[in-house]
Amino acid sequence: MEKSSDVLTKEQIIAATEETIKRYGMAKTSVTDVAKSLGVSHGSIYRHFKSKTELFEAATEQWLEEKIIAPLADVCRDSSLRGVGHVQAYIRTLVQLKRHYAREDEALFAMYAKVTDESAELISKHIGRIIGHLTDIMLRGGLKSDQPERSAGAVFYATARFHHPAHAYEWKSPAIDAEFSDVWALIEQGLKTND
Amino acid sequence: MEKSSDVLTKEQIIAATEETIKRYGMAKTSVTDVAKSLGVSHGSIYRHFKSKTELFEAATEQWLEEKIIAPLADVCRDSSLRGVGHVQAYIRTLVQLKRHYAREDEALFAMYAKVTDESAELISKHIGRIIGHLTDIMLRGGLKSDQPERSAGAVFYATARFHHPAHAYEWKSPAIDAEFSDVWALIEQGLKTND
DNA sequence: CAACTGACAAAAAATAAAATTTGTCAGTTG
DNA sequence: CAACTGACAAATTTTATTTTTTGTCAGTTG
Repeated sequence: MEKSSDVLTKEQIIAATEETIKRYGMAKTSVTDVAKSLGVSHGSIYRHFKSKTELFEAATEQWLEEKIIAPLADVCRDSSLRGVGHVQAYIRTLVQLKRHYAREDEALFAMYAKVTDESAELISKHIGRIIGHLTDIMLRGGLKSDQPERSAGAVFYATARFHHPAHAYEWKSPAIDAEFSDVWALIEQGLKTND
Repeated sequence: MEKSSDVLTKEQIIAATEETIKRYGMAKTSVTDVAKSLGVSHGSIYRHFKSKTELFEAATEQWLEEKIIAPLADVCRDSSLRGVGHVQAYIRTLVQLKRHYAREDEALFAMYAKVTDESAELISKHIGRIIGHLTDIMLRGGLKSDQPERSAGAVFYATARFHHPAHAYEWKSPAIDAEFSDVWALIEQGLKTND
């Protein structure tokens, strides 16, 4: 990737970072490599990002926003869905998205797994957004009006095995779909009872 | 630890392995170190265990049996408990045991985490025993008579965040107890509905 | 003068060399 | 002769050495 304009932007740098990670993998990508792919000196990158960590966190935040949060926000907004079915559609989408990227975009999924594992702040912000969506869905669906945020968290954590990257290798099991359905059946009953 | 009798047994070797891991940590423990602590040549250990992997797996199996399965079997057998409350007592015990050893016996907990992470067979056998217990409790409590084993699995996997070693660092959070209670409330409703 | 370069020291990573560990087995010992 | 030893090759790990990378900044450039 060559310099396309004469002002270097954060967006360009992040795009080059993703490309470089896809080419060399997470472990082998250096700031120097990213600079090389942009045709600039690595010092330039440090005018835009304080550190390598900050650069990788910015790339991960963008990736999460675009690949995970945006499609989830669509499901959240979907007015054809209501109540428990809406929650189910949301969680199923979350689970499918994670599985999709774990398989189809290993390099950037590895970036997301590593960066979130090392940044409590980033992961907690991300989880906060998802629990926010779920809370919203529950309120609009008239579910669990007493403590909707805690119920939202409970649904999220009860399905952790199906969306937390630490469990990604388990997603290859042929039993995983049945196991999710069984867990979902349990949760669904729990959600239905208290509405 | 010196040789206590003149016939070397698997049990002695496993005990020495645990001691050595506690002393040097998982990463720094070699078969040679274990042999040294027994006052034998490392070749002797290979008459009892085909490989270092097999030795560590045997030590882990014993640890799981003694520290996790045995106390869980007690809860399973406890005739003062029935139905959903029995399931809850079982899962709470499982969660507490894992947390206890993660904190109080880091070295052997690390052994368990590493060995199970690397042996699909060992972990699947262990999970099988727990799901067996839960199935038993459910049948005796008259819960979910249609597919008790699948419900048992659902309860186990829905609480994975609270007992799977990949989540051990999250157990330090002060919110963890509240989060477990919220997940449990959801599960409990699910279990109660279908009995 | 804002945006970038390139030279630099400190930190980290890769490579090379040395030492240890793993696993085997012929031979010793009680 | 069953149980163990100790010497050995191959594999792995550790340590030492070299190279690269990170992060800074004074200086250049358009």
